[in-house]
Amino acid sequence: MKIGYPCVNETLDCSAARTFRLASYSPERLIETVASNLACLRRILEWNVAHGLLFFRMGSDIVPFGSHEVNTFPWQTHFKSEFRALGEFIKQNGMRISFHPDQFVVLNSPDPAIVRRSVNELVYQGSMLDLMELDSTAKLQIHAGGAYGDKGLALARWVETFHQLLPAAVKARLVVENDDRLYSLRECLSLYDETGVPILFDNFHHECLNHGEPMRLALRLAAATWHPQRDGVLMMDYSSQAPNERRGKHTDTLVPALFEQFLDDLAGLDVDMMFEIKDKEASAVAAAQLLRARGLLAPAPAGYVPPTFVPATLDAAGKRVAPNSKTRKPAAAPAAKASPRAVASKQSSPKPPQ
DNA sequence: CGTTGTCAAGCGGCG
DNA sequence: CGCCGCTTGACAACG
Repeated sequence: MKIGYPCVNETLDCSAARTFRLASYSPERLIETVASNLACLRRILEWNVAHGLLFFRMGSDIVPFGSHEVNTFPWQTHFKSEFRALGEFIKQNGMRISFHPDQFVVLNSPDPAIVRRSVNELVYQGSMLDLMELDSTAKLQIHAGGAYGDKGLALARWVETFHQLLPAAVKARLVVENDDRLYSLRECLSLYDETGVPILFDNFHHECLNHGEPMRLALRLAAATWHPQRDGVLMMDYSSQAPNERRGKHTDTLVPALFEQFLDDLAGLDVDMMFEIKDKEASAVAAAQLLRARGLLAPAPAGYVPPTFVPATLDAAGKRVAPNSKTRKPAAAPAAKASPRAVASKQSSPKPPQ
């Protein structure tokens, strides 16, 4: 099992998602920004390896306007060696990588222009994996899309688009995730039947939308759609309901009791698990320790010291402050302003209640 | 130098 | 019918 977190590392003081306004586009600006994003990405991956987190979702904005017409700069060749070096690091350390193109990627839209832009975005994100020379176990994760008043028709359009418009390089990497409102595991399975696309399983979405399949069974149905050689082991997103919040909202931090309960349903199935939890790497690290205690995860890397860092701080109003709020000059770092209060709920109840 | 409105792109659902 | 959430962060204009 490999575990990880999506896109953003809140501990490091860099961002791999720097961007700029479309109106400010220039080749120079693009080069400068991509170079900065790739450098940060390298630091994040190194941090992850040092903490035993070998699954990572890269953000969609590594190359700003990566699939926009304005961007005619040949970034693929310009940054070829940088991408390849990242890929080398990833392979040397046995990491698993994914992308999750955002909500604008809708393969089943009735609007051909939307579908065309969606395909272009998938080509852009897939080409980064190609440039890193990663095999087809590195994935592009999307949802089935909209319903448009007729889910049956919408699913048929998805299948049609898959067969007719996706390049082979994208097809080999594409996986579809069950969502929490429209397309359940069952409907994703129908897409698998028609296209062979593996299902990226989201446990929380399945709790929100299902047809009575117990979690343990659902996991196995999804896992069976992953061809071991071509696709690798099942990728999944893990989260749980935020207490006292809108149904479907992710929790702010890992809830150990619920996670342990989930592990019972996992019952030894090998998966790579992405923690879609607001405090990012903090929960992934917490989960890693819990999993190691159960013998489900490889021992921590040599020299690894369990974290004492605070995942985030709260300002006077109780609002979270990310430590990586990017300022152009770290000049005169405001000496850790007044006892940054820890996220209290994070530290309490270290032992998993039964 | 800190604050805040706004940013390429799409959906459905809620108030 | 407008706004929000989605993985929710960063730019850039303004004071």
